[in-house]
Amino acid sequence: MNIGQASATSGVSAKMLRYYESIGLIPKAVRTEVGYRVYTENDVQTLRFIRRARDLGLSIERIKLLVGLWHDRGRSSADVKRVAADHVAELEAKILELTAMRDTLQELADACHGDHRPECPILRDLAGGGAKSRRAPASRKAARASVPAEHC
Amino acid sequence: MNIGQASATSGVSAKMLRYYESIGLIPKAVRTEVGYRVYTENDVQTLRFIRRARDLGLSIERIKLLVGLWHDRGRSSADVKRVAADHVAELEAKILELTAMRDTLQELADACHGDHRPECPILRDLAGGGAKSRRAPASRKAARASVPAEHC
DNA sequence: CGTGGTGCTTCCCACCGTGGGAGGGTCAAG
DNA sequence: CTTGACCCTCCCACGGTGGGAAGCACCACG
Repeated sequence: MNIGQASATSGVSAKMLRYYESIGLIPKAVRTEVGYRVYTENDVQTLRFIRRARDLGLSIERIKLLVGLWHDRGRSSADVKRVAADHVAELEAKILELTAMRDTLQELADACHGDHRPECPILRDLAGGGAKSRRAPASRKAARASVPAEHC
Repeated sequence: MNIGQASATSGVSAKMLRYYESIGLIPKAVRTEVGYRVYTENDVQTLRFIRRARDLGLSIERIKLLVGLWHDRGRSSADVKRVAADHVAELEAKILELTAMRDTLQELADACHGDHRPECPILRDLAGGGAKSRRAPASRKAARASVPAEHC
């Protein structure tokens, strides 16, 4: 199977196939005499595994671990579960971060008239005036004394 | 004020200050005779604006828009609100995506014994066996015939 | 047998922000 | 004058992915 076939049947682009090989996520493919990469049905299985793992947002590094465990008959499921749990924790953290951003921005947008007038709570907050309702970034220098009011 | 001072009081790293200047997010700073960048209190205000916008996850491109609107006394708040709403929509989409990933992975992890034995639903699913409970990626080639079982 | 189109190769560039660091000039305090 | 803290520019890295150019390989059709 050439790289095009492998790509089409695995859902991993040829570009990514070469990239994964270059970073050692998959072993170097066997080559034909003229240098074409050759893949087996088995390789495609691994690629599909990788593809699904990527779809779940796992980093290449963690996928490396999982592929290793997958190929290791003596693995313990605890090891696999740990990798998954780590990723869940990371996703969770990211979700919380984005949610805080969204909530803050949504509140500001809700407070904005959205009409032809220039007055806008969103800009006021970003300019430092709305120190009361900001909570997203948690830690930030509280010192926000007097705004020179050159803008706004 | 030198770049170090501006950085310290605005919360934007010196590195980023130079970068923002290079991409045109902020105007080119005035220089001393020996080439040091010089900032005013007013520049720092803008930098804090940018910093807070970044904390809310806004892209540089959108921040450019907002800074422009901020400096424009004739703006309409509707324009500002639109930029904010666009970003909220983007955040929302990302949150949904990550949440779907997390939920799927969490379910798989919950089904995993996490003991010394090799049998593991997480790997089974990634290998293509668990076609029943996958829902995250929505569109994927359903054709997942027989797994050669070379692994697992 | 030629030729065109498709496929494969490698290599470089781009994205988006951010950090690190090398190599060199400046400034102020001791 | 020396030393340490700054500042300058320029390059590289990250994570993954896509785009594209230049140059062979292969296949099918005429």
